Amino acid sequence: MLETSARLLRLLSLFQAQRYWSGADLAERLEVTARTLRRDVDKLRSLGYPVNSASGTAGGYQLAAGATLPPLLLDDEEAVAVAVGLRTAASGTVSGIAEASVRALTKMQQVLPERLRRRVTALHASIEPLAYTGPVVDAEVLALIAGACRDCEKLRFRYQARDGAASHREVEPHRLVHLGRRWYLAAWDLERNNWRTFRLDRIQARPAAGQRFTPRAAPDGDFAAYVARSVSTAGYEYQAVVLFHAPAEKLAERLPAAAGKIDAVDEHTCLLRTGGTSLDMVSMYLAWTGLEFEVRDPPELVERLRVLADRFRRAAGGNNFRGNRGLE
Amino acid sequence: MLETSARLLRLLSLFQAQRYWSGADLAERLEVTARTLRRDVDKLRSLGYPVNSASGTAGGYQLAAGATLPPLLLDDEEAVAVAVGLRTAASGTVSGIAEASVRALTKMQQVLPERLRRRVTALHASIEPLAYTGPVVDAEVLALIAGACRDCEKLRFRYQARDGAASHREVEPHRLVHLGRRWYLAAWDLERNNWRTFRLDRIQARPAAGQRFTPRAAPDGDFAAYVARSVSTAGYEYQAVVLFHAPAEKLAERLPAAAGKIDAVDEHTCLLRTGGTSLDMVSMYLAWTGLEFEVRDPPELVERLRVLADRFRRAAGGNNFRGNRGLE
DNA sequence: CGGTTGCGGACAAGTTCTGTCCTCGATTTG
DNA sequence: CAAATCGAGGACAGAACTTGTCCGCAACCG
Repeated sequence: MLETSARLLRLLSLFQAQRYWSGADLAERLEVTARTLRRDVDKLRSLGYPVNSASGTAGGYQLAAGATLPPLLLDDEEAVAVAVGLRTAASGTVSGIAEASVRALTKMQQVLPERLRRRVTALHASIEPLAYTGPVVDAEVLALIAGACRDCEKLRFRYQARDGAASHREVEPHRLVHLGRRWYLAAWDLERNNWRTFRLDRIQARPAAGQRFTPRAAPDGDFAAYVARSVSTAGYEYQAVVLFHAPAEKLAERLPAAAGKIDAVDEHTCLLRTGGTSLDMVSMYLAWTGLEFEVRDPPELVERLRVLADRFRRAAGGNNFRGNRGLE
Repeated sequence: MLETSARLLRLLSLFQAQRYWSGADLAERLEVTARTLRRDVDKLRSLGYPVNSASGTAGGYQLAAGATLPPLLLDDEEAVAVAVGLRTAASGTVSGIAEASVRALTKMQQVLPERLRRRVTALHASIEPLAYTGPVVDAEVLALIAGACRDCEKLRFRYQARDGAASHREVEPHRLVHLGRRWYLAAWDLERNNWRTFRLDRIQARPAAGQRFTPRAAPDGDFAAYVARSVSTAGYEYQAVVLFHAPAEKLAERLPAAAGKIDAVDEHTCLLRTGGTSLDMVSMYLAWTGLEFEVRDPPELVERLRVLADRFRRAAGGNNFRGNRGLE
């Protein structure tokens, strides 16, 4: 019965909007008798969504955490918030959840009402993360490609190779792989008749989805390994080794755990191994600590710090402490 | 019929896991005849979730975007991704979606299976944002307080006042307000018998939820206005005005839109008005641009840049370009 | 202890659901 | 163009489910 199913969804929705409900309130909201409500609650329970209940004057119902997450019933704003959050998590440098974020995002993209999609795009554009200056993958493109992989839709896009040459590609996308800080697409290139990997940040503009195709077996049975092999020679990132004149604990509390690996040298010094997609980024990490340090490696970072030091000094120097705020 | 309702949810779930389905496949998955499947699809439609369908050999069904977001059926990993994404969005400095993120997060917290909750906490801890050094509000605390507001549960917590004095509070929480870059709680203080606002980042440890209470009318009928009045004298942030020796467009493309306001002075210079919760943060924004600049205001920023310049120089200076990588 | 609130059995009338059978129409493919 | 494939939906009958009503019971609070 449609009525019944709709009511169960509505009941879930009510429970998610507010924790405690009295039976009478719920029954009224759902426009059924209290008896039917009790039966509905039982239905939720037998669907695996536990509902606590209590008798007495302070009694009522309350949806509890069960073995699996119940269907989430989000209002417009919440849906936008979830989508924006996922985009950030997916396109960011973030660790183990990137793949899952993309999957969830793909789920949403396909059922997100148009008006909300616009709001998501607008909002996300306004909050680009500062912390990452490397090439950024557009979350929308990411979700689009993930969807094409999942649903076996061909893709056409322009691609800029490492040497800067742009070419047009038509591929059967098979798998997205998050490696290091980048996203790669493992796909069967229809023109070259072979497997290829593509760096997502080198895909220009929005890919166009095409007809559906039947998936092929992965090269050597493992996409992730294939991509890893393909890009292993790339190694673009900057690795840095920095000596800090501070105890390891002190450094640890000033850097996020993901920032790098800290090894104590002695009680007063420690060594940080970190990395980033740009020297500026590494510099910022270092400045952030507020601690004294010495760069061990790479030399380019030393040079970079010199440049920044000069720039800061010039910026500071061209200004008197009081007065001379002519533009105020 | 429970079977029927469960099947509808399952159907939604299938549609979210994969875009295209043939009628036969769906019918098999759901263990019903094709006829019943068609009826189920019709049910989804009349619930407001449009399903496209196509005849012919390449035919099949496909859930489309409708007027509202259908219930989201997430697997474990996706649920974790969503929760982590929301936490970041909620506790970050992010703009208009903070409130909605907190609401969505609150919804999830209450129905998220225990094992997933642990994973969320662990993951979130490992990806602390670098970009923001100000006092950070724990997303878990945020969601907890939001839930208490929503569900009218009293709260007890230790609070550190501006002057550093810690006190114990018992309050009836009414509203969370996101103002500037901070979260505030508007609550009725049960000991002082009056309205108070609390900065969330000054609440120590995890608040304990207590009995339920009946909500009171907002002071002057508007919580947001009340909080704004209460904290208007605080104004903690640093505002900075910086002159860049570069065209406005060039600066614009190197800074995220939210970073500040850019005004062109002439063809070769422009003025950036920006702000941050720490001088280091502002410095980083500036360094990020890779452009030459002069600080107009505030003087403290000039001083800060000097310190950073010196530190960078020392870090760079104590190192020869080749050799002396003794610790490698 | 009394009032309130949730629990669930029983029952009967009404509604819905499901599978089966069948005819159409749209679409792709050879 | 014809054949094959696949979705649409009417009709039907029996089974299954839903709902409101009525009722006694148990738990909880003050």
